[in-house]
Amino acid sequence: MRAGGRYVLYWAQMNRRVESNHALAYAVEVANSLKLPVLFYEGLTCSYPHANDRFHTFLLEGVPGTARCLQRRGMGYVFHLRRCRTDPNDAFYRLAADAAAVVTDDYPVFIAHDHNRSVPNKLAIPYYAVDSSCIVPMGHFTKQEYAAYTIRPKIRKVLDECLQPVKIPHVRYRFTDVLPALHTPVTKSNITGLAAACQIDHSIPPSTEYRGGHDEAKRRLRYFLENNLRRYAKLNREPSAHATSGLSPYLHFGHISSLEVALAVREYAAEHKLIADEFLEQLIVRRELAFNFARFSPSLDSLDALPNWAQRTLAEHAGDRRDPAYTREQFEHAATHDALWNATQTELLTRGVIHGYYRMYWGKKILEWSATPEEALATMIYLHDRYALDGRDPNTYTNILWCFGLHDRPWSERKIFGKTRYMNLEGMKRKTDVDAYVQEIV
DNA sequence: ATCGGCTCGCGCAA
DNA sequence: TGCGCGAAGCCGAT
Repeated sequence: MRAGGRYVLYWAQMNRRVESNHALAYAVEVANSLKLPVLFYEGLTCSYPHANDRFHTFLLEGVPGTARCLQRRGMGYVFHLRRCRTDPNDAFYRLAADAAAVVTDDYPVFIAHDHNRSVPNKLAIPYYAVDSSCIVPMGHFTKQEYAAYTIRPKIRKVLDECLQPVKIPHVRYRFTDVLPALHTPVTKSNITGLAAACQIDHSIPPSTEYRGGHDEAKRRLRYFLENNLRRYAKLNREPSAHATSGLSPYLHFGHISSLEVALAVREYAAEHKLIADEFLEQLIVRRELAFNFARFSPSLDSLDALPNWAQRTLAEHAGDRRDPAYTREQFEHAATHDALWNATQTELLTRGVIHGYYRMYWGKKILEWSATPEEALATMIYLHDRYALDGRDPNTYTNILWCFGLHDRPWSERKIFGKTRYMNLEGMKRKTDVDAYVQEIV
């Protein structure tokens, strides 16, 4: 290792948290063995796709808590905000120049995946990418899984040994340097101003419901445990009951780890004699199936990623007449004939998420009412990438492609859908309180 | 209210 | 090679 390094640099690309972070724990371990402190680096640019006030605000809201937590543990912190696209984008490399080693997040897709392939070649120091996104490390699975039933037994087998709290070692060498000039202090009161000063899309406001940060995630987790875990199995498909955890934005930004959630749920369930299987199925099996898909599928945003039967059947029905047929703009503005569908889209526009069950309906109807399956897929991805706090995530892409048959099975043939699963408004009315939801949203 | 059929293919048992 | 079964389905028959 390089002798001249002044610290070990942890680069928070996806997991923007201190607690329950395997990669940060590893950074401390490396630093302790090198007799060096740890510097935690987190950047925010204005050049990511669809950069807007909603995403910026959520992410900025996590920064003060991260700063507090790091200070308590004796680690340094640089949060670098790049306000304009013309600002230099070299904060990471400037910090890496004084580092003895870099530790960052292993991640299967998007920019972090690209970084983890290209950045090490530009550095003369060790570069470690550590998986702290999943409970069973992604590397445990050697192939693309076909569906939940194929990955479930493999997860079960190793789950107990993986469900262990992350132990961040005691920091032996505290970070005492003066913070580099690259740091942007963030407080509760300057977040709005910081977002406003950035060269991003200001037409999409912060979520009306979700404030970012690990503390807020923990508050929601606590609320879920005390009020909804016992109702979850029965009511997780009743959107008006608000029985779900609402943690998906926090999981997406890495403000909380699925491991921390799973451990808390398990403990609470044991203490109160509750069955948490349904929730843990979502949190672990479904989520890690999505990461497995992201890791092994050659593409995430194309119908090519679908199983053969689904590609075949959608192609056979590509020429079916669509009636009604809507454009992306009509979908975006929640301007269809269907009040429930419009409400789901309105929830996305205002809150930045759609309830998991209605999101299936949302997607199935976009498939039904778009000129082609390809156009439907592009519309869904666009709307999630732009508005969803849990968008741009392996889960999002997997959930969207599920609407086209991914990880699902064939059903009776019908128009447009072919053999992919069909959903309709009657079913939603039969099984959920559509009116209550529509009234709440509109 | 409840049930079987729809339809493909994975992975395990044999 | 055969066989059971699978994220949230619908639909018609009973």
